[in-house]
Amino acid sequence: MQQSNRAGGAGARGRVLVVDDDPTVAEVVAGYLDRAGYVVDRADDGPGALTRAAAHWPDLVVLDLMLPGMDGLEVCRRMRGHGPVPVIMLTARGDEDDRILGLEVGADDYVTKPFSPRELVLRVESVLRRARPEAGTRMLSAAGLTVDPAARRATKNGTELALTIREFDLLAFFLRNQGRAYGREDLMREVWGWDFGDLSTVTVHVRRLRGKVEDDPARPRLIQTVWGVGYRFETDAGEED
Amino acid sequence: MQQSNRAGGAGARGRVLVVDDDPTVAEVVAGYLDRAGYVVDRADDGPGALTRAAAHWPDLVVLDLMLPGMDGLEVCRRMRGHGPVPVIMLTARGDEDDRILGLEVGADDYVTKPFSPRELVLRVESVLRRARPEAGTRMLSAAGLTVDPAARRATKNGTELALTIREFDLLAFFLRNQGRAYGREDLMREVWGWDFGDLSTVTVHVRRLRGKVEDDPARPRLIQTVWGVGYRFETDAGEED
DNA sequence: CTCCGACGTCCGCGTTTCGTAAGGAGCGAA
DNA sequence: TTCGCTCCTTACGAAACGCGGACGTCGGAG
Repeated sequence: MQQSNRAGGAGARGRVLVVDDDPTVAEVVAGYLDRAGYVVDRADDGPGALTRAAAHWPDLVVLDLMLPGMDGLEVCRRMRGHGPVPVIMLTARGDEDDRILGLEVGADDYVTKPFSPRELVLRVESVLRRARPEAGTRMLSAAGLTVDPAARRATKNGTELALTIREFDLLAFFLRNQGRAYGREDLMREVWGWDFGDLSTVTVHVRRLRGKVEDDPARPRLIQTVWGVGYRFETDAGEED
Repeated sequence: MQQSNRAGGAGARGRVLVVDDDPTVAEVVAGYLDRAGYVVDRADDGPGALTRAAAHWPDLVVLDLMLPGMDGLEVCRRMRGHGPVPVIMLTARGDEDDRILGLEVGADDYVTKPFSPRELVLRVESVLRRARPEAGTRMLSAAGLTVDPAARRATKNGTELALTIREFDLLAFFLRNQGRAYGREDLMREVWGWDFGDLSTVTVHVRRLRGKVEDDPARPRLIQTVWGVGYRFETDAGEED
């Protein structure tokens, strides 16, 4: 890797490819993004952009619409042909058509010239936040599992899990309260919101959840049974066979 | 209530902090801005500016680059340390370097001396307008969809969509809040503005919107159903069949 | 006035999910 | 080992849910 990585606490926030033929603009933008904690790559024309992208696939592209040789739209199109990548377009002020065209081609946002670098950085962060569910909202994660309460999605090693409501809530509760053992009554109260009911309901749902979450549902590692007590979500403390 | 607040019907259009060591300039600028309907705060040096800003955080700062004691750039930098605020720089004529420097620090615009107060006011309005894009007048897009809230137009892959009012608002809301799951009650509140009502209304409108927006309405990819919860607009980045 | 689009409501239908029951397996103690 | 209790697994009926189609109303355009 190259330079930067400011101590801002964010670490490497992502790789951004800046494509602009105006050295001044490129310099300013790159400087800003660098100071904001991004690893910045630069290109001054279409082919160059594609080459850089091939070498180091960026997390986001800041793309000037007016480019010598290859149109910015064309660059965007080709980039998209290689893989999904967020794009922010730099367009001339007041050129509504260009903006719409850019968005239709697949740009995720646009900034009109002249622009303030501050605004650009804000948009970069906004787009990245939107494109990467891993960051941003208060997400729960442990042992390859991720649970996004806002989006109501859960993944296991990157692949999405098809959980029902109860399963989702149950998993979310476990992730929020790791390492502690909970009786069936507790779970029934916390997850179901009931003060009484058939406790076997909990048992069955735990089993169903295990079937979707555990690598080997027959020998659960995440949702462990605490004999005579209930269950406990353990973030893979130690391996035992 | 404090001073000014012109009766122009617009009320307080925003608070502007004018920082200039030349009393004449400051007086003229402040006068014009006040007459334009802004609440104007003044400071004649860097520390003073920071103090005023701390007392009443401005919506915009008009900042002289040449300041006794603390450099205008430094003031801008420190201001930015406290929070994001648009800045218009006053620079000496023809000083290209200063302009670049100003932009690097994060100025949103610059005006070269000598300037006409009228122009400054115009720029203030322009920057403020630009700095508040979240107010709903910004273009939205995702997955080949384009929504222009200002023009009330929406396109899909370049072709215009014939959306009704409700459908448009619904789509706009989804585009503004991608990746999150919303219950029918939430949508009813956010899009319809109702606190109660038949939730099937939401269901039906989602279906109608799907019919116009989805490639295969029977198998929606954009507006996904979150079973038992509601709906979620997903950009669907990276998923292939 | 009539026609037409938009909107809200309602009603079946197919599907998914839930809760419960019942039998079998596992665990610990005597 | 055997016994007693707990947990697992499976199955199934019922309820909940979402979907599509259709209807009646309202208001604006012709």
